[in-house]
Amino acid sequence: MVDQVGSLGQQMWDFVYAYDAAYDRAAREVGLSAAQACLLKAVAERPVTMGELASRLLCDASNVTQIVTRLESKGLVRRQPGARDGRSKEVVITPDGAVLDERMRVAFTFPVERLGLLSSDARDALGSALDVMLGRDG
Amino acid sequence: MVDQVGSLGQQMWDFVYAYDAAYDRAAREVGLSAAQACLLKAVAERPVTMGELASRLLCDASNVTQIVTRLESKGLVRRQPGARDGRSKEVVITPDGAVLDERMRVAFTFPVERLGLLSSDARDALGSALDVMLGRDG
DNA sequence: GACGATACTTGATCCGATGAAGTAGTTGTG
DNA sequence: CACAACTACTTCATCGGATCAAGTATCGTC
Repeated sequence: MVDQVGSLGQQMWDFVYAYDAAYDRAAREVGLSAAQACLLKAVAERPVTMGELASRLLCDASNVTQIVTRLESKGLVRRQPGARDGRSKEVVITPDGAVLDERMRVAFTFPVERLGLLSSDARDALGSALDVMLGRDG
Repeated sequence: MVDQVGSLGQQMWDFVYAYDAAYDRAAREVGLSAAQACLLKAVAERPVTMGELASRLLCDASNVTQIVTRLESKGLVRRQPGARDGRSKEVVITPDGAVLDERMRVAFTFPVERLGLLSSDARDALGSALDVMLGRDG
């Protein structure tokens, strides 16, 4: 069983490595860094405040300031004053930003490609395993 | 089935996100960056030339030069002239480096922890799925 | 209205990624 | 053997991302 975990650990490493590399490549294809693509993805769902972005992206607020500034200068997002709190700012995706986010989703073929290699049963099993490993089985 | 893939895609994203964050945390715990820990891990198995490192880490040779220089200044690796090719240099781990690499492996508890949540059958299924997705079922 | 807390920005510094240019050693060809 | 083309690595410059300390503006509360 130790060996089972050891070998699985290596497979996980390899898979994550490939996943990350593919994400990076996809982002560069559409002219973004991985961090920028990631932030754009977060903003694409709905307007998000700077602080929310910092906690969701697990990074410092000043880091978010930088990335948003770069995306804003590319016209992909804009800042607007916080709805209820004058201190906070919401980051809103622009039409151009939405287009790029969509292009990014299309460019990032890795998950669909790889999941497509699995049988329906294997996908079920993978989904269950991920649920458990993400602590979502309660 | 499209929904199955979509939801699985989100789970994969979340899992990779958690994995990367955990790796980064573990590296910082032992005083390294993720890139440095990654290179140290590669060198821990056996001496590796700069060029080999560049291709294994999917990055530029000049990038490897930088990272090796930093690890060397910490006394974790050293460069030695290439065995058969006077142009190449092999990067060798030092005893201190080996200790730190081992501490890193211990600190990076994420895979073992999460795999430990799975039943033996679920681990088997996960291993098979990863094999297929990594193209290793031929 | 003054105080402490919160949300964000600014500036400085480090690290990693990338590209162009340079150096030294190797290989292939005549 | 001589020379050119190539390879392995380094250096330099620049950019983007991460982090920390300090600063500004607003909020909530007493």
